[in-house]
Amino acid sequence: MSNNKHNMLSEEMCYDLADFFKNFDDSTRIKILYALFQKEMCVSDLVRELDMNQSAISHQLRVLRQSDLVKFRKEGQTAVYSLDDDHVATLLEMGIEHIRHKNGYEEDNYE
Amino acid sequence: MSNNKHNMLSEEMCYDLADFFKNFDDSTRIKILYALFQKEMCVSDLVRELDMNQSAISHQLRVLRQSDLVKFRKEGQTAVYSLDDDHVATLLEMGIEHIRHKNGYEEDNYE
DNA sequence: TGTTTATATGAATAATTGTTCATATAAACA
DNA sequence: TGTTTATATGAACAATTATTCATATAAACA
Repeated sequence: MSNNKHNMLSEEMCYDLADFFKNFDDSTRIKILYALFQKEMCVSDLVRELDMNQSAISHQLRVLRQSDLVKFRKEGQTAVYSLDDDHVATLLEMGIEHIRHKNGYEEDNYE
Repeated sequence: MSNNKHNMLSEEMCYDLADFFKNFDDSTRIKILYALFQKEMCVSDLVRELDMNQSAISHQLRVLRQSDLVKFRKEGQTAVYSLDDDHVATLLEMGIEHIRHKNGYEEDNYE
């Protein structure tokens, strides 16, 4: 099933992986994911928490939805969003650990 | 030490995290990282393995170097690159797992 | 029904970025 | 010293994308 001479990932998998990680390459999406890791929230909660334009939040939520990183349910007019992937927290933690290590911190509070 | 009202990551950490994950948001860099996970390689090895322009490879290696994801040593004229972060393989694996789950695969060969 | 509220989304714009081309550096070697 | 080989890098261009503005949808409610 290999489409490469050596031990390489398929072209398609490489693109899919890059698309997956694109979800984490923007600080607004990082903030949204971290906020939803604390607890589920509706759009206007996130607008308040991140102090950002409602449209910007909705656009980014759509990106995260399309990658199945967040899910939502409708409650009347409000849309309640929550994380839809167990790995999100672990991924963020590994990123934080890398940055701490890179910057030479032993321990620090990033909140 | 918090610069936010709630339990949020600092502005700086969010930007640093986004910058860290940018390393994984491009299929060329994914290929380079995966190749270096197999074994250390020099630039021309990667050029051959990925079948790409030498300049493109060098540019991407610089990006990865600046984020401390790869390191290199000089051996004469050649530069031998290798991974410089233990988490790279785990991160890629989590991405692959997410994609498998999303696409409904139970098990598959992506090489 | 008409109004308000919550959310979604298309279009436009500005900013970022991956690749290529051309060239620079510097080691190896004739 | 002059040439070849390996790698690095600046400039330019094309493509992608985050945000804003304007507007659409649709639920709640007077």
